[in-house]
Amino acid sequence: MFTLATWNINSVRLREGLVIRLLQEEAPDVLCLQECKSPVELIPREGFAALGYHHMVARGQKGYNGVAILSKLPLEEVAGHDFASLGHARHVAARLPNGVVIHNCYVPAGGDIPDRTQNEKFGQKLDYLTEMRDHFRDSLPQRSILVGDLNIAPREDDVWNHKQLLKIVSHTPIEVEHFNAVMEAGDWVDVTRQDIPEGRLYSWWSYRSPDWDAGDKGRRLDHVWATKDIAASAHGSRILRPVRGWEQGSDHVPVFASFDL
DNA sequence: ATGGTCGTGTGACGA
Repeated sequence: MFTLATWNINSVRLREGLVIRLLQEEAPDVLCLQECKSPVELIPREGFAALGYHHMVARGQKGYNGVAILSKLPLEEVAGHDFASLGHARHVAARLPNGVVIHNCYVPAGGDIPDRTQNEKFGQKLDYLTEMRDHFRDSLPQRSILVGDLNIAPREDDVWNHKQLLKIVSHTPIEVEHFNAVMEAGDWVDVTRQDIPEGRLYSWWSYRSPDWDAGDKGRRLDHVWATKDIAASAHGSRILRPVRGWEQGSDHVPVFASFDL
């Protein structure tokens, strides 16, 4: 059995202490981070290694984006795709000793206007998802897990108000179509919703909301998927809402799942 | 309809 977590950390250097706290309190075997906002060589690894996280694969760039997989178990880096050729550090993949491949993804946010003719970033987001779809259609992943900040809340109960968010980037029908096309192409199963099929689930609350907890205007942007061949081994999914209230916290909280593999 | 808050790195830009 191993436990895995995904967390958009919004600067791994500013929040090194919060990563250490999560590793100490929850001790996942693998932690996937997004928005590290750091070149790989400047990621502060020492404190993570001191807790047993001796292995890391990462893609980084100065100031923006960046993904990293921290692990107690050895990792073999197997890919780092630049979907849509944006030149961004948004994907890295690694294989665990048991053969399971973990994809860590940070899908572009897509800007504010949900129209690619008015907003180039929205088009890039859709193109990014289309290239992900094509990649998984061609590679037919098996014994694989995909996690990350996918920047889309696909279900009505993944947002605080479905009707109000239908024209808001992250919950528009065209984004959900693209999201579902990626899932279908790789035969991915939504592990979080397999474990917690009913009720509202959020993993992100905006910094701009004056009282995130009482207002609770959240969205489920962070996901854990597994290919169908191993999805039945997944269990114990959790979204760690209290982490949003940690001092100088990220706007995202960690999402956990365990696998009997 | 608008503005609200962060992080990076010092002026906007991205989220």
